[in-house]
Parts: sequence; structure tokens; C-alpha cells
Amino acid sequence: MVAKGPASADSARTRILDSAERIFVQKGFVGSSLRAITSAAGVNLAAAHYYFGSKQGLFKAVFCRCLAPINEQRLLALDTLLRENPKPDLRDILAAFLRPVMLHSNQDTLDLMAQMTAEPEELTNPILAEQFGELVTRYTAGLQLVFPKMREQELNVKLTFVIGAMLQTIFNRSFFINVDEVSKEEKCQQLLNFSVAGFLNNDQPGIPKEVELHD
Amino acid sequence: MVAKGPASADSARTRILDSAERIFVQKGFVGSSLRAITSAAGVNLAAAHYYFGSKQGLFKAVFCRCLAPINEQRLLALDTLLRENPKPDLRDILAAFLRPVMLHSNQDTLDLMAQMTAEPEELTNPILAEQFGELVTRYTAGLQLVFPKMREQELNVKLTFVIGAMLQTIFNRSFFINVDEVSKEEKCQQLLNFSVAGFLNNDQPGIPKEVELHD
DNA sequence: CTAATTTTAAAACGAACGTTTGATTATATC
DNA sequence: GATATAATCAAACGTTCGTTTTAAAATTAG
Repeated sequence: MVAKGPASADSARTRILDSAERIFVQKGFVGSSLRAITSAAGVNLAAAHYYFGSKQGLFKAVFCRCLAPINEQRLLALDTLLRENPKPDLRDILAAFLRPVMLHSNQDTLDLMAQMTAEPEELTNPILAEQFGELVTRYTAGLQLVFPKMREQELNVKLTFVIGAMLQTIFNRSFFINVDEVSKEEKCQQLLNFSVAGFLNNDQPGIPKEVELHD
Repeated sequence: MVAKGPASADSARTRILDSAERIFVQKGFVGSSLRAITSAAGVNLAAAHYYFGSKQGLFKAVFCRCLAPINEQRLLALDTLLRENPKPDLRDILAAFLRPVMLHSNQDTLDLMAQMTAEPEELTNPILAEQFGELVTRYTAGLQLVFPKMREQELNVKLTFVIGAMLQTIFNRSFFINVDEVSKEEKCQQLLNFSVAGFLNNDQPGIPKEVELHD
């Protein structure tokens, strides 16, 4: 009997995941101790290794449990979009990408996503590859349907802008800009407007001749 | 003789700052040990406490040494702009904000800025308040000259987008989107185009009815 | 019930951490 | 040259960490 285990064991496993999620978000990977996680979960210290093998295994389990459903949602939304319209609308693509994160995620998941960007790469790269590799590939392909003439590099740069704006928005760290009173929905709508306009911008005038004069 | 100290002492202090900057960026605050920092600097472990009092004091010193000059540059550029033109151009304001970071900073400084967003707030908040408080205030005021009718909340949200896009761009963490082959200058130019267009966007069509438009 | 397996528990391991101490060496001042 | 101050150093402090071990309790299966 390896598949499920008894109910008490499963709830212990879940309690570890829950408290690890909260503490990893607050303190980061190195800042979180298994002792703090397990004692907050009300289980023995050794239980963490029993269920997840190592601290890193627990981290990966926490992360995948949070992010997998969101990215499945994003991919499903993109599929639906492309099936209905082979020449899709830019706003619809960006909405499919942003809405599952901005609107349909609880705060813990958002915080975990933001926290992820700060962990050491050797820890996060395997997880990111698994959770974001296909996502980025398919969305890039989708955007290329909208901008068939745009160089892939330029498209990647703009997608990076959108992701950065999204992460900064869901991040609770504020750089002393207070946006707490703006609702989720309004932030998402504004980010969509901002991103669509940013994507559609044709080369602006005023390419600087004065970039070099700094003294 | 407290002001300067002998040449060897000053170079020890500087060597600690240099190696701390590099290691803090790579490993974060909790992930960096004073032993690794001091041994990389070729000084005794106790020298870190001798010069900076504590690990946190060292962190603050590293951060301020990096960020103070950049933000002074940004404020000076804004001042020059507003003195020359009481009704400044949006692109000029954003350029004054972005260029010192995107073009005139070395990679270590950029990485440190990005890393900063991930450290625990109790560690970073005092530093952020000191280094970014005035910056945000004055740039917000500058942007309000361009958009006198825009609500401050909306302006803050858009500024958050710009900062997020900037941080994501200078972050070496890629989410598997490769933009390494794009030059600094081109990224900066694209970010300016993107941000100006995003700021200028007037309410796009297709605002969903689920969002209530209050006043 | 008995036996096999899964889950929990307590204790200890060696290693690494920030910090402090006390002594020693270098530098500057008179 | 004597002396006060600044700087360096090795060593140790007490804690905390991830992980392992060993055994007891709980659960399941025959």
C-alpha cells in the first residue's frame, strides 16, 4: 500500500505542505527551517524527511502544488482561444496569461510566485523548467500569430516587461508606492491596458541622440 | 584620527564591501555567511564586525554604496528636466528614471537591486525608505504634472508596472525567456517605448462588465 | 490474533552560523 | 623612543541547522 496511505498520514503530509508554503513565502528557502515548519504543522521533525526526502524535496512539492493548477489554467485558456480563432486578439492572449494569476489565485500562491524569483537558481531552475517551459513556448508561439513580422527577440523582451509588471503588482513589497487600495480586478484591467498598449507601440520618435552625455 | 584611517585599513574595509556585494547578490542575505565574505576578501572574520558592527550593518553599507549614486543621478536628472520645462514630456521623465539604472549601472548594482526585492522586509524596509522614499515622491509629483487629471492611485499602479518591467529586465533570472542577446541600449529603448505607450493608453475597448466603474 | 508495514517519536550527529573575547601587531602622536 | 590608538588575528562561545539513526506506536493484512 504505497499509493495513498491512511487518512492521518495524508493529513500530516498536507499539514506539512500548508505550513511550509506559508513559511517559505515569508522567509525564503534558506531562511526557513524544517524545525519551524514541522512544529508549526504539529508534526515531528523527522516527518518532513519521511514524506519529502529532503528540504529541497519539500520545497519542490510546495511549489508544484501551487503553480501547476494555475499554469494548466493558462494553457487551457490559450488552447481554447486558438481553437476558436486562428488569428487571435492580442488582448485575449494576454488576458489568458494574466487572469489566472491576477484574479483566480489566492494570496499565498501569488506570494510564492514572487518569492520564487529570489531563490538561488540551482534550486529553482529545475522547477521553473518543469512549470514554465511549456507555458512560455506556447504563449510565445501564440503571440507570433499576432505579430508574424516581429523578431522573436523583441517579442521576448516585451513578454518580459509584462511578466515583470505582473510580478511587481502581485508582490506585496511596495518600494513605497501604495497600491493596496486598488482592487484585484482593477489592477488586472489596468495591467491589460498597459500591456496591450505597450505591445502595440510602433517605434516612437525621439530615439535619443543624447544618450551618451552623462556628466 | 577617525575620519579616514590608514591606507591598509581603508582597503580592507573596501575589500569587505566588494566581496560582500558579490556574495549578497549571489546568495541573498541569509544565504551569505560572514565567513565566506571575509575569506573571499582576504581579511579576518572579526574585521566584518570591526568595521560594520554586524552582518546587517554590512548589508546596509553595501546597499547604500550601490544605490545612493544611482538615485542621486535620477533625482538630478528630474530636477534638470523640471527646471528647463515646467510641463515636461512623459518620455523624458521616464527616461530620467530608467536610464541611470538601465544604462549607467554595472551588473553588480543591477543584480543587487533585483535581489533587494526578495529580502525580508524587516531587513530592507529601513534601507528602502532611505533610498527610495524621496525618489518615488518626487517622480510621482513629476508625473502628476504630465497627467494632472489622473487619479494618484492609477498613476501609482502604472509606475509599479514600469518598475516591475525594469526589474524583470535587469534581473538575470529569465523564466526561460532568453533576452541575453539584446543590448542594454536596445532594452532600455524598448522599455521606454513600452512604458510610454502603456502610460498613454486611454481606456481600451472591451472592458468587461464584471468590473464596476466607480466614479 | 499475529505479523508485516507504515507512520510517529526522541535523540543525537557533525557542520555551519553570528558574535564576542583577549591578545597581538601595526600605525600615528607627542 | 614612549605611548596611545587603530587594526588584525586566532580561538572559542552558544545556537541553530539538515539529516540520520534507532526504536516505539499505529495501522493494515493474512
